Amino acid sequence: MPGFGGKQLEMDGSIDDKSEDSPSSSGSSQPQNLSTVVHTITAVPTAIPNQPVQVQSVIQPTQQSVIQAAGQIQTVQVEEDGEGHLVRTDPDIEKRREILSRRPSYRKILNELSSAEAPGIAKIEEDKEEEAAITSIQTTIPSYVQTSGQYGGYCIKEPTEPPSHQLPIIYGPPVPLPPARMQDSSKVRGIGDASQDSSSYKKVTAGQTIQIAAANQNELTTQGLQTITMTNAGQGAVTAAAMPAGTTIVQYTQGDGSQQFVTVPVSISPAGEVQAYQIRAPSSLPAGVVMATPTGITSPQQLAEESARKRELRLMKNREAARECRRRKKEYVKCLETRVAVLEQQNKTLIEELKSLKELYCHKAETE
DNA sequence: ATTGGGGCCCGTCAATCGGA
DNA sequence: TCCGATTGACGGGCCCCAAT
Repeated sequence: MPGFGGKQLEMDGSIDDKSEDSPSSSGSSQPQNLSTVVHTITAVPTAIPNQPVQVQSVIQPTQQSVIQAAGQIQTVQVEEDGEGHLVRTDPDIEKRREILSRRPSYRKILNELSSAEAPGIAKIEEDKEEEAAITSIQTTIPSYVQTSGQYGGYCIKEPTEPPSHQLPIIYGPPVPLPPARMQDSSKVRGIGDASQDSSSYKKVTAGQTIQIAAANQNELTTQGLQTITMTNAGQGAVTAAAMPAGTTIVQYTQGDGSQQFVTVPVSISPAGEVQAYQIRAPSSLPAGVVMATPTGITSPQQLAEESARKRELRLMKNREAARECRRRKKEYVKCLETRVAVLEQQNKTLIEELKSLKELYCHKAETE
């Protein structure tokens, strides 16, 4: 894959850029032209006060070695290639190179870095939203289906506790929100009653996020519902062709992590209000709520609807994936910036140490 | 007040890779 | 081989700011 394939190798405090920037040249994680000379570099904490790091080595230590050197002796094994370059051959580095040469991923890169090298750097949280959703369910109606162009919200929490066996639905009256950027789908919350009566419809406004909270965690796990993402393409001008009018896809994550999709009949008023929708546990899907993979499709119209539905699902998932990817990329860049700052500070420290050692040496030579 | 540029974010497409 | 995940590239919209 183009892009970050070779870049992340620079993050381990490279010893020999040549060997790391061109992993393909050697064809393996180990340089081919290494001599048999093996150096052992020992990082020794010195007694100089107010020096955060003192590393007695010709090799620029990695961030991990810095941290370890502050408290203990660290041994780093290096080898010398044919041109006099020192090449570190830690098993960890070998492993990392192998991993990174297989597939670059911001998540993998950062997690590798944060676990192995920089305990201070936060890991990319995997599926944070999913974990956070254990006690809540969010449904999102994309803002592009809004026809009024206004931002609204649902911020009123109803104090009534839903019956434990029912899936609560949260709702409330729209409230004005500050102007948001174009893509922001004003996420709001509310709470309400969850009725299994199919005649009981809740009114929400398209372009909003409504959160469905469980009375307790067990309720959700027993029902197998953790997250719900609601995408409406019914009457949105952008995606009117993508799905038949009045259909909304509801994505939810089950307790075992698998994702399921259902379609829910929805109608949207010209003002952008969802006139009716139902959300139920998958085990009790009523008439009118159809699983996303229907069987027995015969007519061309059904085929078109099915393909449109699949396309909508694909786009929705890719939208989420792109969002996550950008988030990881930002974390990655932040990590790089942190690394740069650390290395700059380290470089400064080493320069200072070199200067003081030179002065000490000159002074000693003069006195002799 | 208008305008143009830069930055940021998003959605979408396409390519690639790894696992089943 | 197929499918899902990942990510670069592209285009578009919005916001901010400086210049006019």
